Amino acid sequence: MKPFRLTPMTPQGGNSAAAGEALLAELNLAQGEAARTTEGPLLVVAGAGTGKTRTLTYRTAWLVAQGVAPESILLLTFTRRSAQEMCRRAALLLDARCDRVQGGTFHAIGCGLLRQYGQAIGLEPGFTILDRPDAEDVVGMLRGDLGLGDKGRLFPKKKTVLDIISKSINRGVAIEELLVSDYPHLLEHGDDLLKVAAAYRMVKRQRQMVDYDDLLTRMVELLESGPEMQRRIGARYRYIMVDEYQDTNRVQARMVRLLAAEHDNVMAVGDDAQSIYRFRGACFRNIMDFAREYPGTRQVMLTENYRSTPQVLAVANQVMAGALERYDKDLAPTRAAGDAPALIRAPTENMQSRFVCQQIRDLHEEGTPLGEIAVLFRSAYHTFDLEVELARHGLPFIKRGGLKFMETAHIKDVVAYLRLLENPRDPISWSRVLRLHPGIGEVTARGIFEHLFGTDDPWTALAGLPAKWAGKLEALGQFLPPLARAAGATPQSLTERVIEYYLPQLVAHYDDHPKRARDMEQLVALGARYQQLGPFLTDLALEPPEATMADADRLEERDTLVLSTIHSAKGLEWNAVFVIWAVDGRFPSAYAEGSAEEMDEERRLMYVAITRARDRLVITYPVGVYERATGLILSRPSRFVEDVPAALLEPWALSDDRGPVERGGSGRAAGSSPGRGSGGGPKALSEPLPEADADGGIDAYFRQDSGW
DNA sequence: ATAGTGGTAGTTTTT
DNA sequence: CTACCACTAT
Repeated sequence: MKPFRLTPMTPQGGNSAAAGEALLAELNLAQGEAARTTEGPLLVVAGAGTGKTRTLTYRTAWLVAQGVAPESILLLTFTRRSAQEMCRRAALLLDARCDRVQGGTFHAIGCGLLRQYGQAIGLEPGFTILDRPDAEDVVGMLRGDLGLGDKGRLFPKKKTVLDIISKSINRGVAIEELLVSDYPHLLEHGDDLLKVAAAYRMVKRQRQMVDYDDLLTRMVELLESGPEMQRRIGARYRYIMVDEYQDTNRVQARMVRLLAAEHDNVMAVGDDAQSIYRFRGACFRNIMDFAREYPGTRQVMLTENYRSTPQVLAVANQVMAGALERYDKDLAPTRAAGDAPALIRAPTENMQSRFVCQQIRDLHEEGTPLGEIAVLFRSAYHTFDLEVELARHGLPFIKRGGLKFMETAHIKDVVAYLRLLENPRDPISWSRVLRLHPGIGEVTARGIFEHLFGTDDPWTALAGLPAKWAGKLEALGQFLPPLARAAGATPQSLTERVIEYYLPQLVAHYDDHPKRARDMEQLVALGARYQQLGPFLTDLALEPPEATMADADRLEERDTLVLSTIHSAKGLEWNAVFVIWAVDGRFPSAYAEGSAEEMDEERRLMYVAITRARDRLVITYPVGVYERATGLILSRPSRFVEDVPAALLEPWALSDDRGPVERGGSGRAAGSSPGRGSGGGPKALSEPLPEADADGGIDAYFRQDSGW
């Protein structure tokens, strides 16, 4: 294990602006140091719940209070929401100047700069952003072109192909190398994969398309295109702050390095224990490389946790203690003692769901707002059963992560029309739009858009297509070109007109069109927030609405339970947190089995989940779950919590209200309830599993299952 | 060449 | 469930 040494800080004199000083008095010592150290590179290692966001917010306010121009402060965050939130809070602390601080995701900032300066590297301002499914479509097309994956020829699926290309870029590893390390079974396709990757690169450049990775790599390319350009862009930002540094990849680290080349005024904030985006190329060692990358780096460590009870932290620390690779940094509690966290074994998935519902209802009746309760899980599909059960109990919830509004076919259809108005060179959107018209399939669509690309003005060409196509596309030829030429039309009216045209196609293509038709109005409402089409489309790609509008309304108008993937829960906290499906094989995912590094990442994921809880933590797992994919029956609790001592994480076994499951001994009196010491209603679903009884009672009962 | 059918396999996580 | 195949009737 590498030693991690804290550099002692020289205390600064108190001769700065009084307003700022008063602000910083509200921070603890370490936080204050972090906020006050504005010149030169600074690394803040901040454990969960230690006031990371608070520190960033105060530092922003402090900088502005010192007279720094807000526009020259750049705040790179993981989601746009968190950047906005920080600026808003800084504005509350100080004044409205803080709203002018530049904040956003790496991708959004990169996108903005590329739209402005990209022409230097051949990118027109109207370039199209490919989201993941779009990028897959492009790869799918190329695969066809290259004759790969034709009948009889095995070739990896487009999703896998894109995974490989993307990982190779984000980790900075050649495809050949990546195949050897991560996809040895695909080595035989190495040459073809290289061909696809090269073709993919080329077609994106030709057609002014940019995928998520390109927003970063082309940004780096732009910055490296010449010292002039680097200075020009770099001069915009005098102070750079990077949140969640542990989840940046090499390209992002490079981008920061280039942006800050002039001054090195970079503050990176992160927690190696919370790095959960390895699959996206993130490397938590970036944190440790920071000091090497920026000589003279000062370091501050935040370890005092203000969020969780000591009981919750004890479990979190225990989980992390099992990591193969970690840096010594236990969280120190500051809060008073609370209730014992519980580990619940449920005989079936449905009992797990019913248990969670019942607990939530109890908590709610005792006065915990539903908005202060979250259910967290490894993968989006883990909640299907729970969602049904919640509906039956009349508990309102929104689900974050998983299914996306933007990824539904009918929304993509409408957006494809809109995208063409912005970039008529986009073959993916042409293909999608053309195929919505009867009698046109993949082959014909391709013929048509290639014809269009061969002309000077695709819109004129579309209105006057050769006879073999004109019949089928008469309506489109009359509809789309005038729309493309209608300068100054609002996104809202454009969207409305596209929908009007599209509606018959929606009805023809989807049996469940009434349901889908309602989404159309949501799209119009989203568009109404914009003055121009370009920014609307950009935001749809980079910051897609995470919940449907109906859900968003619900969240605002009443108190609503949150169901969230752990990834989407990053940076958030709740009074009560349920972690469901903590069964070995699902969490950690069986996927991670082969690799120690991936297994460590799963462990960090559990750590993140646990540290979201302020007061109450309940971890549940169903047993006897048959997984068709692997042919295994899952019966053991997640290895990450299995070995946590019962004194820290109380094991409980669920039984039905038809009576207790066969068990020996009589532990605590029935009627108590997990997760809160004693007390609770008479209709408790469960009883504690006495430790001393482990071999005789319920454990023996269940051991039969685990023997499978 | 398209469009509809039926069967099947394989399911992270996100900008 | 659903995305992706292969196959068939037009």
